[in-house]
Formats: sequence, structure tokens, C-alpha cells
Amino acid sequence: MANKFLIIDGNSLLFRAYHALPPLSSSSGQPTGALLGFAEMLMNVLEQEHPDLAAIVFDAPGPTFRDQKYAEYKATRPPVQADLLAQIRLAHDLSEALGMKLLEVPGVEADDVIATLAKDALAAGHDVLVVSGDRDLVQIVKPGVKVLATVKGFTDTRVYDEEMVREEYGLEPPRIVDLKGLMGDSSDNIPGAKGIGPKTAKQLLAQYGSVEGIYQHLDEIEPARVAEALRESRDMVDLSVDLARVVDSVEIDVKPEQCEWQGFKLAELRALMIDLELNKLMGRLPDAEAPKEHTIGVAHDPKDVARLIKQAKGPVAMAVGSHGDRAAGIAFAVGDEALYVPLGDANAAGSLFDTVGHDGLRDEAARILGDAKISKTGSDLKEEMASLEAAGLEVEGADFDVALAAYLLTPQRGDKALEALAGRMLGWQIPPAAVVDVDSAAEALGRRALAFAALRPQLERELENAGATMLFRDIEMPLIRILHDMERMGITVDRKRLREVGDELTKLLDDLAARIYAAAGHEFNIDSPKQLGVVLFDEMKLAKARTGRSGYSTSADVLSALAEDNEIVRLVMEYREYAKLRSVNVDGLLRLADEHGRVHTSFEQMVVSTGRLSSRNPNLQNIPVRSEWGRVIRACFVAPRKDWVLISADYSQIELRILAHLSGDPALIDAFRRGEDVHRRTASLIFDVPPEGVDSTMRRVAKTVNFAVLYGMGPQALAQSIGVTRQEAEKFIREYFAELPGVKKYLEETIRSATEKLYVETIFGRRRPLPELQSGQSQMRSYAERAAGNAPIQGSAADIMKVAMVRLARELHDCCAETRLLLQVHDELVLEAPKSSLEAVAAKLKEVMSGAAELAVPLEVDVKYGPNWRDMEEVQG
DNA sequence: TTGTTCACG
DNA sequence: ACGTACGTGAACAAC
Repeated sequence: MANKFLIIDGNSLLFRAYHALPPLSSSSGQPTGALLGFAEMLMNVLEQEHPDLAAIVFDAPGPTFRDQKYAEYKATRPPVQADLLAQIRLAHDLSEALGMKLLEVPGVEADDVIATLAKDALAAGHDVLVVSGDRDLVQIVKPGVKVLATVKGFTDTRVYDEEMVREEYGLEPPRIVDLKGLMGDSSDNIPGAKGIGPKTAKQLLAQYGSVEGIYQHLDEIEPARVAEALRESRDMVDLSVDLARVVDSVEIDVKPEQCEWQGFKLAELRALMIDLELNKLMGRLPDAEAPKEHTIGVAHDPKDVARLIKQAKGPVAMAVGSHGDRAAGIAFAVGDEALYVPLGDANAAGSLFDTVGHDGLRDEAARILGDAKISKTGSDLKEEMASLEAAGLEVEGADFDVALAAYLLTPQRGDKALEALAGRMLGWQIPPAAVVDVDSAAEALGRRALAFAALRPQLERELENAGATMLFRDIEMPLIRILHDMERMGITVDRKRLREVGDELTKLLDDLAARIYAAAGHEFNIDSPKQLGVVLFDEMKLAKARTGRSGYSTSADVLSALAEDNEIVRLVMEYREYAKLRSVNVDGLLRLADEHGRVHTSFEQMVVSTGRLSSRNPNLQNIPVRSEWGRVIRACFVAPRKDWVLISADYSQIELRILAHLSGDPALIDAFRRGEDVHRRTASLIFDVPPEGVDSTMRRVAKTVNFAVLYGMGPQALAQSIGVTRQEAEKFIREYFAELPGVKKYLEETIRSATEKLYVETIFGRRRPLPELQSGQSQMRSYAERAAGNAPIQGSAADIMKVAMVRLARELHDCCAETRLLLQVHDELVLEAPKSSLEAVAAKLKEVMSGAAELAVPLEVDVKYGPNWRDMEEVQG
């Protein structure tokens, strides 16, 4: 029996999908609409036909022989849209992942390659099915060669065999080029005969069989008008036939037998689909959760565990399963063997996890975990360490966190990075760490551990390739334990004082609410922006500045414009401030404080795309500081004992210093080296006054301009935030860049290089991918451009702070062992220490933080101390 | 779950 | 005519 050979017209399908589907995109901004339709179509046809051989042909970039024949060929086509262009490369990748042979031949069109391949295949005795988004190829239909083309939209298809061609065109397949030659083709800009449309062309061909036949009988043709048109267009018709006819003898170096289809390449396909978020299609792939050859067992004897660990030549992988916050079991994996160790639960005797009679198992696990000489691989180690500690087990030697490595390679949120990489690297899915019963826990955690073991060497290689080994090994990995210790320690809040503040706020809020209701004439929910909008703008007819997607905006900047003339607006603004403080900072904080009044945040190391940390549950990186009442809250963060103090150390203007370093701008560098007040200096530059003539308003404006540059702010936004006209804001920005041309050059060059490489880098080699720079949407692209300018600066600052934290943890341990690092707030560290050690700690902080990076400008650090986080004074020395 | 608002660097 | 600054997390309302 003949083999089935499937040949796909890649470009036409992608193009068709692009127009048939909405412009979807993945969360990273990569456009995916065309890819979704394209992949779905291909999966359908491959699964349905199950061919023995399969190839996909794309147009190679550059001109073809048809362009040389006829300069106007396809000249009326608009250029390919950017967001379609951005999907072509990935369409190639998807095609290969679907197991198809990929062909691209320069100088000819995909249609010619397809015709050639079809001819070769037919000669070799295969049955050919060509799949295309258009009908240009029905001309090659013959016994053994069919064409499947989309008819309307995208899902509607039709298979053309000879019978079908005759029925639809009234012609034999090879004569379709004659038809095109006569009537032309506007989409390819093929001219045809002037004045001859599809109707006349078909009728003529029906009568005389071919273009040649028509010209042989030109004198018989009626009416004379048509004959005349044909005579005049003779050359054009010949050219058009020539352009329309596909060439089936182009040089290709692929033979049909090299196109064997062996099904989907699941690993690559899954990885691409995860990356592109084609979840709908992923559901159609078979599950893949573990390597083919593996064993997963449940340990019953400590000796089994010891044997497994002993046979490890390199690192041991581990995966922890938890019940609540406490570890309930742990799987170890070496090579393709995993062993699950139930840890037992002293507080739940008789439970599924009970290991009564197997205390030795727990002891063996404890021995392995505590042995720093056994190198360990895990995922989200900070969390694993915490849950093991809660179960009474200490971890040493955990030196590779696969989730952290994945985050450095593709800094997208949390487990998503790992998921995507595991799919690509292994072709398995990593099951969640669920613990329901011993058997299912062993299975899930065993597979996780096996996956981590297999991922480590591949991730190590990728980190090396990305130049991120040092960042990973010397900064991010050591930081895990430091953050863990900070979380476990927590910071003390004065709960009694906090409750008092809450009561005071409640009184103020009650009073404000009553006055607001009185002004409005009725009660309503002040917390509801919707209801508030109705009261202010419908009932009270205040001038509405802006409307959001769902009604009026009542944000602070809108309200402050109305505040001067309207008492109720002032009241609402005050109400908002207090309501926020009470719910977030009083109630929220009190709810999360432990029995000693300490609150334990979680520092997230794998969330922020620039490399910063984030803090949640509660967020201790946004404790108020700007308003008076906010600072009252801040004063509730206190030293733990009378003779202890809180210490705060912060980098002075670190981002602007990094901008000076990265841009190399001499004026900015000089300002920092001289220890000048850069905001004052900027003010002096843009207002064109001597530095001593700068008043506080000018300095404030200049400070905003400095930040504006850091963030890529436009003139309109700057104008709004400093309250000047657009023209004035434009002038400030112009002056700024005129005075600091190095900064301008640097920002332009960063964006240029980012557009080329699609990522930016920090001084320590942390990368931020920016695929959005390819987006067809200008809004998304300019967003990505601003991010490209900002990320190296924000990210380098984050790197420097992390280096400082790692060094500090070591050095403070030696010099001032009682000192505890409590919080990191991007450019600030908060510590607590006995007052007696203050000077030593302060000196160490300055030394280590200033020395964390060698920049072209000094890194200045201000150290303050006090009984709480508000009332602090500079440490002298 | 999404949108709005607002706290921080 | 259009939208309008980088990076986060939390509370609340409303669907």
C-alpha cells in the first residue's frame, strides 16, 4: 500500500489563521493568535490523516525568480504586520515540534517547493495530500495528488481531487493557470488580459481548452471587443500564465524518504505550548509526568534510604510534601530512582503519616538533611526549609533551587518559569506536591524529585550559557537562607499602641462618615468608588474629570483637583486615608502578629521581573512614611527590648548613581563624586540658575524630572505630576537631555540593543526578556521600551542590595552575632541589635553596603537608629 | 475573578 | 485623536 505524504503550505496557513482569529497574545506580550489557529489546524490534520511522511514548506525571505520576471509581482501586497512577523519564527518551531520536516528554499516560492516535492513523492509511489490556506496549488491535482484548502474562514475545508476541480472550475487542473493568466490575480498583482474577467475567461477556456487554443482561434472569437483585448494583451497573458504556473523542478536537497513522520515531539511541543500559553491545545497532548524508566518506592527501612543516598555520585534531589505548614514526607531521588520517606507526625498519632515503629526512618532523613556534605537539589527551598523546620528537621547543603534557576532564566512569576522549562527540557510535567495518602504522596513527590534531579544539570548549563552562574550561585542561592532567617525572626510591632491607633482612627472615621453623609444628604458606601462617583458627579454635579472603564474615576488625583472648592471631597480624601490605614496597617497587621507581637512577612524571591524582592502576607515593603498618620503606624514597628534599637541603613539615590555609572555621563558622575545634591544640581541645570539660587519648588520639580527620566516618563505625564503645562514639561526634558547627553545616549542605546536582542541586562548579568518589543501594538511596544530603559537600573540596584545582604549576613555573624536582619525595602535594610553594638553594626553596614559594587560613583549609605521605625536619628561616625 | 484605589521604593 | 511613568501587594466592591 502506498504511503501517505502530507505536505503543508506553511505561510498560507499561518496567514489564514492570522486573519481568522482574534489578536491573542500571551501574558508576556508575544502575539499568539495566528499560532493558535495554525497549530490547531496542523494537529487536526496530522491526527486525522496520520501520515507516514510529512513536510511543511515556508517561503524563504528575499526575492524569487518571479520578481525578476515581473517587477510588479505581489507589489500591491501591504507589508506583513509586525505581530504576524513575530509569529513566523515560532510557527517554524511549532512545525518541527509537531514532527514535520521543515523546508525553506531561497529564490523560489513555497508553492514551487511543494509542487517539486509532490512530484518526487508521487514518483516514489506515495499518495500526496497538500494542505494550504489558498487555492493556488489546485493546479497540481492529479491521480495520487490531492489538495486540501480552506474554503471560508478557517475551519471550513475542502479536498480537491480532479473531480472536485472540474466541478468547481469546469477545467482540468493544469488549465487553472490558463484561467489565472487570462483573468489575472489581484492579490498577487498578476495582470492578466485587460478587460477579461472570470466569466469570459472561463467561457473561452471551455470552448478552446487552453490559452494556446484561444490564440490559435483568435479570429473566430466574438464579440470583436474581446478578441481585440486578447490580441493587445498577448504578452501580458503569456507572462501571467508563466507567473501563475508553479514550477515542479526546483532544486531541493530533501528527499521524500527524509520526511518520515514519527508523531509529535512531545517535549518540545509541550514546552512551546506552555511558553505561548496555548492551554487549549495542551489539553490534547497525552500526559507526560515522569521519565520512561524510573522507580518510585516507599521507604520502610532506613537502610533503603541510606543505600539510595550512598549510590549518589553527585547531588541528591529532594521534594517535600506538607500538611499545612509542616512537612509530612520527603522524597529523595538519585538518577532514575526515587524513595519516599514518610516523616510521621507526632501530633497526629494513627494518621496516614504515622510512622510508629519506624522512627529510624525519620532519623535517617534528619541525618541526610543535616549533612552539609550531601549536596541537595530542591525547588522553592525557602519554603521547603520552613516546612521541614516546622517538622523539626534542619537542612544543610541545599545548594540548588531549580525554581530559582528557572526564574533567573525566564523571570516570570513563580512556578510558571519552572513548569515551562521542565516541559522544554524534560518533556514531563511536574506534579503538584500533594499529600493525601502515602501512596499518592510517594508518586507525586517521587516524580517531583526525579524531575528536579534531571533538571539540575540542564539548568546549570543554561545558567552558564546565559552568563548567570555567578548571580545564581553566589547571590541568589545564599540569599535563600538569609531571607528564611529574616522571615522566621519577624519584626516586633507594638500591638497595644496599634490597637490605640485603630481606635483613634475609628473615631475619626465615624465622624468623617457622618459629615460626608450630611453633605451628601444621605448615607451611602463611601468605600465604593461606584457609589461615590454617583454621589459626587450625578447628585452633586461636580465636574467629572475622567471616566474609567466602569464609570467615573474617583482617584486621589481627580479628587484633589476638586478639593479646594468642595468640603465633601476633602472629607472623602481624609476618610480614604484613614480607612486604608485602619484596614491594612492596623487590622491587617494585628491579625498577622504572632503571640510575641512579631510579624513574619514572606519575601518573594521569584516574583519581580527586574530582580527585586517583594513582600507579602503582610507586605512590609509599603509601610506608610509620607503622611503624618502613616508615620504614626510606622512608629508601631519597634525594637524588641528596652536596651535594643532598630537600625535602618539605606542607599542614597542608588538608582540615579547606577544611571550615572551605566551611562558614563561625565556631568552626572562628577556631581556624585563631588558629593553634590543631584536634585539641586538638576534644578540648576533645567532652570538655568546657579545652584544656590535653587528654591524648594525648583528642587522638587527637578527631583520628579530625575525620576521621570529613570522611568521613561513622557512630557504629558511629567506635566501632570508636577503641575505645569505640557510645553513646560517638554522644555524640562529637553534641557535635561541637553545638559546630560550621556544619559540620553545611554537610554537610546539600551532600547536599540534591547530591540535587537529582546532582553536587557543588569551589571551582574541578570536578564529581563522583553518579547513585547516585537509587538504589533504600539502601546505595548512603548511600554516595553520604557521597561527596557528602567529594568537595568532597577535590577542593578536590586543586585547590589542582594550582594550586600549576603556579605552582611556573614560578616555580622562574626562581628556582631546578636544583630538580626529583619526587613529589606529595596534600598533600605532594617535590623535590630543591642544598643551597645550600634556603632560596630553601623560601621559594618556602611562598609559592606558601600562596597557591594565598584561603580564609577561612590555608593553612599545612611545609617540611622532609634526605638522605632519612625523616630530615628543618624549614627555619628 | 476583575477592576479600582493606594501604600511603598 | 489618543493615552498618559518603572516595579510591587492588599483591601474592597461588584460581577
